[in-house]
Amino acid sequence: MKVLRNDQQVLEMDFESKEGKKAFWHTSAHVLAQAVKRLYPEAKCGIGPAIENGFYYDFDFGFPFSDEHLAKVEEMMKEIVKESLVLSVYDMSKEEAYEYMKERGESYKMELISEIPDDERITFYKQGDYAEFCAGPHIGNVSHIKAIKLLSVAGAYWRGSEKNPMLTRIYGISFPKASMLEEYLKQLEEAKARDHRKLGKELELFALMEEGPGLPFYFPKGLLMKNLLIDYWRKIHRREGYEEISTPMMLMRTLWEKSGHWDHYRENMYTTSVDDTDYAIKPMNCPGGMLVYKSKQHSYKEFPMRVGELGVVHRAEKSGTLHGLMRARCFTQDDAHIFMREDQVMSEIQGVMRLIDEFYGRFGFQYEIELSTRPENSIGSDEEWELAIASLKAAVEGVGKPYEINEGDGAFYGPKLDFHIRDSIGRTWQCGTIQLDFQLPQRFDLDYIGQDGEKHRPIMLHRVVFGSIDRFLGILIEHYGGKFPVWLSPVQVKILPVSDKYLEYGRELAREMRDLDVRVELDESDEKLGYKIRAARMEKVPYLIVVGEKEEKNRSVSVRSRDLPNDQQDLGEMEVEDFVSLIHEQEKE
RNA sequence: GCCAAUGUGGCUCAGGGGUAGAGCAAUUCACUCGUAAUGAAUAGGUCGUGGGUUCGAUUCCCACCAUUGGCUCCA
Repeated sequence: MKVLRNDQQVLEMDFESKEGKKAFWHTSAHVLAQAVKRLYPEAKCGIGPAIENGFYYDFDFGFPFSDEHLAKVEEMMKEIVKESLVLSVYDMSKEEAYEYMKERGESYKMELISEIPDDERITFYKQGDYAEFCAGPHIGNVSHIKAIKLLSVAGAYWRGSEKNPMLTRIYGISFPKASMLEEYLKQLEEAKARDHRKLGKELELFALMEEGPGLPFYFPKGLLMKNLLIDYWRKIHRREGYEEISTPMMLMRTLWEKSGHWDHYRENMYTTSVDDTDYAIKPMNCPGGMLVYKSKQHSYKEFPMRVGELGVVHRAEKSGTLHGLMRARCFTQDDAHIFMREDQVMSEIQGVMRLIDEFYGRFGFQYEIELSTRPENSIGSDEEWELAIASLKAAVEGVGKPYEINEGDGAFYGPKLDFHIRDSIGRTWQCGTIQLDFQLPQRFDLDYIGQDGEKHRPIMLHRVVFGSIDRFLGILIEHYGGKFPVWLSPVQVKILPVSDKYLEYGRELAREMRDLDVRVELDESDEKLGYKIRAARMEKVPYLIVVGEKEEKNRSVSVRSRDLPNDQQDLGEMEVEDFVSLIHEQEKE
């Protein structure tokens, strides 16, 4: 496949290469615009780049754009591709380019051109009757685009700002082979099948109700899983020298004013009033943690002081942002604040990094680190910010992990290290974070008595490992596709009697295994074995045990495993004791 | 919050200006069963909510609520 560049050079590129894909999808976006302009000449074009998977193009149609319109546009694109149009590249002056767009009424393009330096030449890529200014590169001929699918229509603000008009964004994907499109669509289907909202319902883990948008209800199995994550969290944190506290769900407005949250996040806080006093339901745990710290005098000998809180927080997120457990209005943070001296900062940050590494490793997650620096709307002095950023940098570099800098993405009170996990289908999620905070200790006038007998200001950091336990559970559901490892499975074993003649033996087994801390369920339904197996498999239970005449007589179990190919799942008969130790062994993994 | 789409029994979905349909699940009965669905019967719905148009609305129109896909936002 030939690829055309600004400098007229033609390169040979493969679709499988990153650059090749980008050129291919970028050209597809141009074809999309060409199709739109053929069908709706009055439509105005915004921008249309290649993205990670496919491409999009923003348009101002001036009318509601529906799925029927989308289908027509897709058809037109296919026709354009059949015309085998060759792409050419040329340039013109800024004025000429501006005039060209003005003639065509492309006001958004005019705005973009007007921002380019006056003396710069502007490159245009043209295929057939359609030309647009673009930095390229593009594929040499539209006929390479053998398969096209327009995926969705969405609103998107012009240039990403809420203050600008909203354009209609069309998302699409294209490939050089029809089979590749089929494969891609199949992948999308598979991703849909592991959607945590779908599995949450099917596996009876949690639900969201109309009566509480964004406020999850946990069912027994879902809460069991959440508690298993918490048990694990507590075990590791205890080992790492963390103590745990709990602070009130709701505190007075004056506290939030003091912490700065009232100023910065009032519109996202739930508030109420009691006896003429304003209260806010906590959107964060920190201010409560500050009060706990202040409740007594501290000595440097207590440092580093690691104080955890599994705090339930509520944030009034905008309605359009809600997404199952991933973005909810109520969630549990695995928060902790570490108070320390300056000389302990480095080792404490690295300690949290090790902790995060251990946690994510347990779930088989790869992760990436980002360092977020000072945002626009922030508090504190330049010196404090610089010191804080330098400390985080030194700590990451000290452990030798690669990281990227995310300019201006810090919290309003301090910079942070963010940990993005990559799940089994390649998506990334921000979970863990380590945030240095020079603000709150000052605002709350925290102090400790140093070795010199004088009062000093402690350094504090906030950190979470899971982030939101609820969101982390959502990610786990999708990562495992509902097939949880034995230690996390709400039901580890399902007992299936061959007929109800063996129900009593099944009950005995269930009791025996429960006493040995195995999470077991018994299928008491009056169905055939095949049916029971099918039902249990749909519940994604890791082990099924079948009991009938033979097992009852031998006081044994016949085991079937979820995690092997279909024809190898029957593991045969074994002693109950051996089976239980198999489960316990796998719980450690 | 913004743009678009969707909302019908517990679940998945069909239908459509004239008394609401299927499959699965549930319940009951029969079968007592050996590794991915035994058969039969029964019950279950103000068609998201509120207005409007109409002789008549679940269906058409409007508003609201919720959900979905995005955008903005995410301490």
